[in-house]
Amino acid sequence: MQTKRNFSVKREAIFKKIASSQEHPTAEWVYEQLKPEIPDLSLGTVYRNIAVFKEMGIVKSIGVYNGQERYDWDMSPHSHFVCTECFRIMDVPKGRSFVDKSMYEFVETECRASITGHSICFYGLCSDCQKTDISALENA
Amino acid sequence: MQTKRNFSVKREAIFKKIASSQEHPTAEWVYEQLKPEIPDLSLGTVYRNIAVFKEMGIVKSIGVYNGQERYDWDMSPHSHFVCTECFRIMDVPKGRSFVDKSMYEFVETECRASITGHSICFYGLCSDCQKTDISALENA
DNA sequence: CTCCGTGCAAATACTTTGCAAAGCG
DNA sequence: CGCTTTGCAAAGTATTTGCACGGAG
Repeated sequence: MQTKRNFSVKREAIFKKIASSQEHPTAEWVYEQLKPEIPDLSLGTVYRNIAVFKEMGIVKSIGVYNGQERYDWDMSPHSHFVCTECFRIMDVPKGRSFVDKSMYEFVETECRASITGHSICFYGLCSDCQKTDISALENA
Repeated sequence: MQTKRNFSVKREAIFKKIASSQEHPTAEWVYEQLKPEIPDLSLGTVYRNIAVFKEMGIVKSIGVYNGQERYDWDMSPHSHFVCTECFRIMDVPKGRSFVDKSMYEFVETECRASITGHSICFYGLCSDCQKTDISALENA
């Protein structure tokens, strides 16, 4: 017998995997992580459940990088750093705000639009890929 | 007889179409715009030439929205507004900077990364889609 | 002749979807 | 039983690529 459950076993596992990672994962990463412990999981289910989470507002897309959509469970406003080499994505620590209310007003006026959100993304090389680049130079 | 040309006729047409539009176009939009005047143009050629432009640094990707990659010929730093309904993309007028050198330093320190660029994107409803939404309400 | 650019079609890569079966209360 | 969730495979969509041809120098 099992207690009342809002999520099916698989749905819960998918959400927990996303919510416990710092990966800003792709659907496929989630699938590969869970496959060993849930052998009959299918990739379509991962996609379908992520769609459910987006609908519910507990997961959001943070964009498509290197051809794959990346998701985030942290719904609070924050920026991201994306490594252009390995496509690792990290949160930029909060505590420094780049955009405030007056900037929304500026954009709303200039673009004649109603603004509901924004995203800020920094690009560059992560620490690992910087090292790789240096090694490559040294070996050249 | 034709004068010295850096670009083939088609490459030039593709670039001009991108560079003269405010669309932040997709490859397919470029293709459809040019097809009438260049009937033997193929979509693969548009993709291939856009890849060349990116390589040359005269066109850049501004991300994937609604499943299609959007390009921009304006290489100067500026932000974008994306309508979440119709996926129209507009430049946010320059003259208001959101991110400065100290912010790059902040991110570089916090993420232990070297930052080469950033993008800022505002989301919401464009003026057209706001109207549509209002009509929909009125007719409900 | 050689090289670059190209059309065309096939191949890829990611994501979505239809359907029948299984799960749960 | 009735509604939800799922596996599986097929379909869908955007993009990339292999190949042979064609034009310019």
